[in-house]
Amino acid sequence: MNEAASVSSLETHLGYWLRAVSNNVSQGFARKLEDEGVTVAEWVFMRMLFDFETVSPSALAEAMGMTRGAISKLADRLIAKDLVERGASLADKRTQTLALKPAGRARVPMLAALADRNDTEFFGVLEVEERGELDRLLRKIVAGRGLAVVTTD
Amino acid sequence: MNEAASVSSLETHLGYWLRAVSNNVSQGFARKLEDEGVTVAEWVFMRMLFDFETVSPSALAEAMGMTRGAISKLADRLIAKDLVERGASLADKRTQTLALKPAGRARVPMLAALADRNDTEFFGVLEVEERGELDRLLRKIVAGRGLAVVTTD
DNA sequence: TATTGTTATACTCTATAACTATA
DNA sequence: TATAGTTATAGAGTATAACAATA
Repeated sequence: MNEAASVSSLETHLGYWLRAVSNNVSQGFARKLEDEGVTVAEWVFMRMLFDFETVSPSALAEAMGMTRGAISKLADRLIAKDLVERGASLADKRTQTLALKPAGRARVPMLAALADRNDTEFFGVLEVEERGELDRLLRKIVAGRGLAVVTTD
Repeated sequence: MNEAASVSSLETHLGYWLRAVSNNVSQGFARKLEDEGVTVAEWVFMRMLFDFETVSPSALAEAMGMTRGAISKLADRLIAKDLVERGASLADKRTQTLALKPAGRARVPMLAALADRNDTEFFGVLEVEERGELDRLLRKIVAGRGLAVVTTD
């Protein structure tokens, strides 16, 4: 038991390696999306709307693990790009709806293809079984700790 | 081959799960460090100096995968907290040195203990062998893709 | 009163590039 | 010229909290 052993190095932490890989994957993806004029958060936002058809800002905030304020700003940007539109809810006038506009919906398949390409590029160094194992381990952590998924940075 | 299959969902990407876990680990760690008055980047900065004794800003930028401008601002903050000090290099007057002050050095073991605790907390849901496997897979990606490590966000 | 959504403020990190001093 | 470091600017996230309208 020596003194040096009490000060663990950066490399001994899984969080360190996780951050290193995650940041690089996200930055690489952000760079690819840049050519399409959207950020990673905007991609997640649009992909969510693609499934939900219509959704309230607070529900989307919950699903994306972001605050309502952040969703509001994100929506402003996407509306300015003419990809998304706000609507009114009939039942509760406090509630609003967010939906993809046709131009936004048309962009999703291309963005999904970019996401596929990015994943292949970064995790292609792993064998197929290793990718499956990494997927399993990450999902186990998410499930075990009850994490909010679809965070964006 | 149907149309829906061409628009892959968020969950099919390893990058999505990686981001979800990494963001939660980093945010949890940031919250712990907050009580100690330092950010994750400041912890990495200090832990690096703890090993290197003295280092130039540009060497640290390289090691941490940050720009020189970012290191400069980080150094300003740590100097304001009296944890780090700038010095002059004798050989080349352009080069400066960064070093931990005694107060900064004294903080590192406690911060390292926090990092240990954070890692245990987040990855404790995995079995020992699983943690080893995750470590191996992440290092394989870092090595295989020649990533800069010690990124901080 | 509580909730929905927006807005304001402040902070961290990123990226690019201009700028000064030195080599 | 090229390099080391600082500084400025702008953008994207985060978080908290104040605010208006509605329930």
